[in-house]
Amino acid sequence: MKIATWNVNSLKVRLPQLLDWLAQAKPDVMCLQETKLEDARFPVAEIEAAGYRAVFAGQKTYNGVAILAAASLEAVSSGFPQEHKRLLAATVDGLRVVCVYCPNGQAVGSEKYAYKLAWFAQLRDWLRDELARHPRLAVLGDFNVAPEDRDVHDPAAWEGQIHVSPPERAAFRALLDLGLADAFRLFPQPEKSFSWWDYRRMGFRRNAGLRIDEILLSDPLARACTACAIDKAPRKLERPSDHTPVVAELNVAGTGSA
DNA sequence: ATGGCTACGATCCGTAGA
Repeated sequence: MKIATWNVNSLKVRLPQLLDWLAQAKPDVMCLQETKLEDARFPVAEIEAAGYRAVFAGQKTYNGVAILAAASLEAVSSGFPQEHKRLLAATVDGLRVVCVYCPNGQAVGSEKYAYKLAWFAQLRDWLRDELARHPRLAVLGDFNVAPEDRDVHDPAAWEGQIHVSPPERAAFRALLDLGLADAFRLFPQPEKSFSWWDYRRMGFRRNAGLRIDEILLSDPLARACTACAIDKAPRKLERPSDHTPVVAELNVAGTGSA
């Protein structure tokens, strides 16, 4: 079973790239963030034509999440009460899938930073219950936290900044402490592996990036995980998202492809 | 000098992202 996540930074703009990627990668589950679409404008027909069902929670201009799956999506939940469309959960083939778009935080010490840390605390509390109900649980998405210095292209330049500050990293670790593993770090990986690169200053060409998109797996799924990788190919396309997909393979029964 | 790019919704500038 192949599961994936991608912050598409506008599904309207990235829909052709998403459809191409689905056709090539054939994931069983695909989590999307920053769709930036009201639900009435979600491209249901195009997604279904590609062989996927979808559940989505969107709003105009900002945020917005979706889960696509080849199999049926059941027990859909938007998690804890919140003002933004940042969280969606569904069960696919007995796998509990949680799609998250964690707040950016803007700048350390700002109001949005406090909001980010409070949101992570709520996410942790909600995930603790979710994990108790669903032992086979995966959390995929844009966490907006680079967990360690090796997830940062220039740790000295970023020290103490947004996405790497110690309170943010502690908030991320608190999720792992629930009994979740960062799938990417279950395997040897290339040095300087990132999932996001700034549009400015030729960030991608300089590989000036951060690894802020992650896949977290509960113990049974971590043991079943055979691979996790970042697919940089979409970042090389014309008019790319600033994020690129992250993919994990699970050796579990699934009715989908792969 | 502290931006540089992209998307969006408001109008050819401000907000937000990371």
